[in-house]
Amino acid sequence: MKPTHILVVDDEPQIARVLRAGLTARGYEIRTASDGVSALEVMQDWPPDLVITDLSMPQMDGLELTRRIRTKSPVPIIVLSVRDQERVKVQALDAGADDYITKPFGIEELVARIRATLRRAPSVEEAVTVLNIGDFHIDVAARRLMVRGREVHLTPKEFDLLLHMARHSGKVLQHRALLAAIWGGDSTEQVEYLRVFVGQLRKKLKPDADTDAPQYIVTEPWIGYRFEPGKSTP
Amino acid sequence: MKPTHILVVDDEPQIARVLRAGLTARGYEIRTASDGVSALEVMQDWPPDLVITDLSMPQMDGLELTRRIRTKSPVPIIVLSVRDQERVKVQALDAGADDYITKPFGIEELVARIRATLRRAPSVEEAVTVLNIGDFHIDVAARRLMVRGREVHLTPKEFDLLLHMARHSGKVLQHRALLAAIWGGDSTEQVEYLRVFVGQLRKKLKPDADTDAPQYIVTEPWIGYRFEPGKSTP
DNA sequence: GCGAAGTTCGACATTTTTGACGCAGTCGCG
DNA sequence: CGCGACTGCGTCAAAAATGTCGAACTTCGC
Repeated sequence: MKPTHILVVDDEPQIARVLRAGLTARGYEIRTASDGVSALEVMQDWPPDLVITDLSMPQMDGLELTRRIRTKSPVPIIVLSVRDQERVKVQALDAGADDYITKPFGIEELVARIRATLRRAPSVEEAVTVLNIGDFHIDVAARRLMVRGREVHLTPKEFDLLLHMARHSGKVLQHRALLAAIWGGDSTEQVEYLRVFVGQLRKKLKPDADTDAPQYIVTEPWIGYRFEPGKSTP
Repeated sequence: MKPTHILVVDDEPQIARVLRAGLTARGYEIRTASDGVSALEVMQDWPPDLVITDLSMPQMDGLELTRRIRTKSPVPIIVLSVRDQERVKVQALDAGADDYITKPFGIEELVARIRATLRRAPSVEEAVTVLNIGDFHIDVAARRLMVRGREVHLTPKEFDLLLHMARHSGKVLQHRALLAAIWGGDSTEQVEYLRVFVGQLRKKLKPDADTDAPQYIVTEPWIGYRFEPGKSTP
């Protein structure tokens, strides 16, 4: 079984060394980066299963790094920091981090939290680059969409929304869940955003002849929306 | 929009009260239990989307509770404790907990961690996806119902009611219990709601030819209702 | 200035709640 | 024994509450 790949991002070489030693000893494969910018570069060639990042760094700090990663990948992120203020923790977690650990910490605790986090993670399923369901052909990497052989241009938010729904097609996705997934941790109350974007998607996805063809996006009043991609997976 | 259900398990009434207040104010629906044993009981009738438990409790402590829950459900668990020893944290996380927070903590941090945890969780809804009993085929995730091969559209409340009855089929469900489960803790007196919704369900579930076929939903006068899904589970 | 994201608004639909009514069974009383 | 009052149940329909749609308007970043 391929070892779990962990990217450690920290500007203090000593910490990085300690982590590398402790984690390598436990069977993980480690790479390190000393700031956010180089971390993103490393991720290009070496997509990790988990990212551990310090909060304060030159170039691009952990918070910004977390946000950047989240725009394109659901890889689990654990944030380390000496700062113990609640505000900072909330910021990091809402930016998309999965856990926040205050220094100093024991390596055993870190490893236990790594295990707990990976247990939840969808693991390598993110490697899926193209989704083919029903009338839809979604190229995740290129962020392009073809419906019934025709290319449809979507704005970023529209694409995220459609992708998320496609990944859970058939299921009813509750308002809160969708909002949390696309717009992030807080703002789970703006159901209006959903209405607007669902409306725009419907308009863009609809066949040219707008007969009373069934919608791809079905609304479940009071609950949320359900995505039905058409023929092949009813 | 159905709120997220959180079960708080703590033997100190004061903590439980504070959590209930803080979380309710943020739109979560809360139930509390004072020890592991009663927590498991509550989960029977009211499956939560997240469990928050204290570590030290009479009857069954948080560690044991975590293990028991994990034997039958993937629901996210957050452990609270005054104990800050690494060994304890590792134990709890490895028992299946998703996060471990040391008291004292700020409510904002707790809420941020709740959000982060829920973001990862597959949500209880999706866990048990299809229920197949008698003439009924209930897709919980998609919130769709087929009776004798025919799709029947139900409104949210109707669906919740039917689902709850189906999950306890055969048993007599008391008025209060049903009302509490579908309409929430208070309003356990509006037996009229039940009459109306049971009536609507009966109408929608009835075979086209309304012969004197036996009802799926049987009235137990003075007590409540009983669900009999048909052939396979008499 | 432009395009996209975020926000607001009014018309419209559906669901939920509430109230009224009839039916059937039970009980007490003449 | 028969009859009316009472109670719980089922049905119906109007009222109230809430959600949805679609479009237009504002804000933001480049």
